[in-house]
Amino acid sequence: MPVVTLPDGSKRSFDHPVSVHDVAADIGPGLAKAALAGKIDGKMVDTSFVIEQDADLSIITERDEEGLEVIRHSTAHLLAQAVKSLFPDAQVTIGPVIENGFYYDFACKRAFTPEDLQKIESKMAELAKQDLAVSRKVMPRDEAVGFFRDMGEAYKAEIISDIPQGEQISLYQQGDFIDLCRGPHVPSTGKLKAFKLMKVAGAYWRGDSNNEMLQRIYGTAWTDKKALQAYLHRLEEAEKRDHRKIGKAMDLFHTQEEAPGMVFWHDNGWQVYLQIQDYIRSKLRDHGYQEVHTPQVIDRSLWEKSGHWEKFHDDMFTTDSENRTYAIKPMNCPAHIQIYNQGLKSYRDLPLRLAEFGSCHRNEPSGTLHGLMRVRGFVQDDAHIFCTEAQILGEVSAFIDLLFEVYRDFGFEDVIIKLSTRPEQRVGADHLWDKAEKALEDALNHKQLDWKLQPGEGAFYGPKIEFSLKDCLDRVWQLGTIQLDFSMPERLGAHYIAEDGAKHVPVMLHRAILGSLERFIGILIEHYAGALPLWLAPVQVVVLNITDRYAEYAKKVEETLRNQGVRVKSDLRNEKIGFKIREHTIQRVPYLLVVGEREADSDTVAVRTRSGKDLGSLSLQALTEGLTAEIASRGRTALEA
RNA sequence: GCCGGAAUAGCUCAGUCGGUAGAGCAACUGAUUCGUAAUCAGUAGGUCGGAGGUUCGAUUCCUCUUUCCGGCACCA
Repeated sequence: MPVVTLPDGSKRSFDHPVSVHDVAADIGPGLAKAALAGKIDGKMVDTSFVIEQDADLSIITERDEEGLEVIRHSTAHLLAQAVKSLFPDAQVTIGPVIENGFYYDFACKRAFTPEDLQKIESKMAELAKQDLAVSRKVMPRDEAVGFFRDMGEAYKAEIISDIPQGEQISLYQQGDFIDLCRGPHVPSTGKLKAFKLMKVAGAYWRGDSNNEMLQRIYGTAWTDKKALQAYLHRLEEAEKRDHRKIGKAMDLFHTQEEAPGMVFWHDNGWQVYLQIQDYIRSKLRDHGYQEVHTPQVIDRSLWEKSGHWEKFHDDMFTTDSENRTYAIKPMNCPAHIQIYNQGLKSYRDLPLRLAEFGSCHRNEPSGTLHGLMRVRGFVQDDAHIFCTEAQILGEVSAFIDLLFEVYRDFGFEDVIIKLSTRPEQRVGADHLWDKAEKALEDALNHKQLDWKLQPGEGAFYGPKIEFSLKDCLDRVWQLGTIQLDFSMPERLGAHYIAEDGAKHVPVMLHRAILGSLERFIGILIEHYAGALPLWLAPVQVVVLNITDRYAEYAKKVEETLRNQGVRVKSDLRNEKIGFKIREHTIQRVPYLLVVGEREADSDTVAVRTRSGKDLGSLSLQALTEGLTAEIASRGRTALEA
């Protein structure tokens, strides 16, 4: 007879098998009502699950993270039920839980419209209100295949066919809707109280672009209406941080139809761009890199040798002249090997680190372009390190240190790290891949970093570590990377003379910290919602005169600051001070200096920050010292602090 | 590239069930010289993304196309 141990250590014994719901009811009627699922010995089960042996049990309610997951999962089923009832032709496929919600993929001739979503959502609300019981059934795998095939659910049948024979399949039924599912689910649809369908989108069956495209409906679900509202509000706020909007509002850059995926940088944006480049240059100097510059247009034959032509020629821009075909370079590495190959290298020359802010172009598929985040023309803070095998660990470790040093200077702490290993299509022998993957893994573990494995996601020439950040809508974008390459140096004839007097092929590390500067600036804008730290702000200070009479003094202040290297402008328009303050605050100028009679008389400025703080009057000297210190600290200290 | 949606003044957007369009802000002109997030008045501004078609007539309907937006696939 089962003894159930609850999370607080208390035990309850029963003289007969009991369901999770029974145990909850035994503890209290409130809990019985609130129970969404159970966790038995760490495994999630339905509230109807019957406990026959001694077990550890937690009752899962909406207060638990797992409870919210169950709600989202069940809401996906509710969506499927609603779609099936409104569009009987639609076939169901899969409907997993994702961050903040769920989606469900349908195969349906009719393209769902936004109005359909409304209808579906109303139907879902109706079904939830009916508080239909959700019941679990088990069926042998073979029977289940036939069951779904008879229902006309070809996709479900296909999914089940992939489950090994002889296994039991669980099905869930609510009303007349039955779906294949591992579960667990909420006990009845009445538990689903706060959801909203967000958007329809295409998605390939089984994630393969050779397959037909299904229609994916995304939704969000929460424990209550308040949480749902809070989420929707969060989304609205996030949208205000969109770098495309802010980029326009702050006059940083624009794009236009004639140059899809390429950026027209305006003065303001280009100031940011140059600041970042200068900063990286100083880091490169400190860390033993050489900076080089290589041609942008290179004959096809070099790309054939490097292996890029075969794999990527459709994605490269090419140009013909006389009898030759050239590619506009999509990357710098083959060119860097050409520099390496000039003159005989000794092991004493290694590691050799060649950096370049090389302008690269890739003909990215049209559907992928996205503001600054995914563009066709970009510049990376790119470098290639040529070294011996023995130097790999040291170089990778040093790079990771440098990368975090840089990210911290930009104020980024939440870095997502992934290790991507050999893809199916690749060059290079397996024993080299073994070595390369091991080296990267060792370096990560050596640094005691949290990382995730992405099998099969490496580059065709070697494995890589990716360093990613999220944008305002939680979409993940890769910035930094370090990739090990045992193949390209050999293909392009790089070697060095080792201690033993023989020729060896160097290992090449491809690495970038910020990745594409375009994308990095996009992330930066969203991270700071446009309010860039002082050292990066395109305009750091604006001087505002109260009336024409103080224009001279304002200009003097401007000039003094400019001579100190401050990016400063003055706004001498005949407008009220409140109007000018508003405009420059909206432009996120870090410091506004108001000058009128008081200031002109006392050789001071009245300082106001973009966050609305009044710092009072400062002498020009005190201000310059404060600004210089803030710039030097990369925004870690501020004048206002 | 694939699925769906969108494109109207410099910007943000409204509108026309087919009769060549409207607001706010910005711009320009004038007045105001005003101390910490919008001073007042006036003026001007658009082949309604591009090409073709239907029609007496198209910004509106149809076809094609370009770009953008949201996903998916891709990402050296």
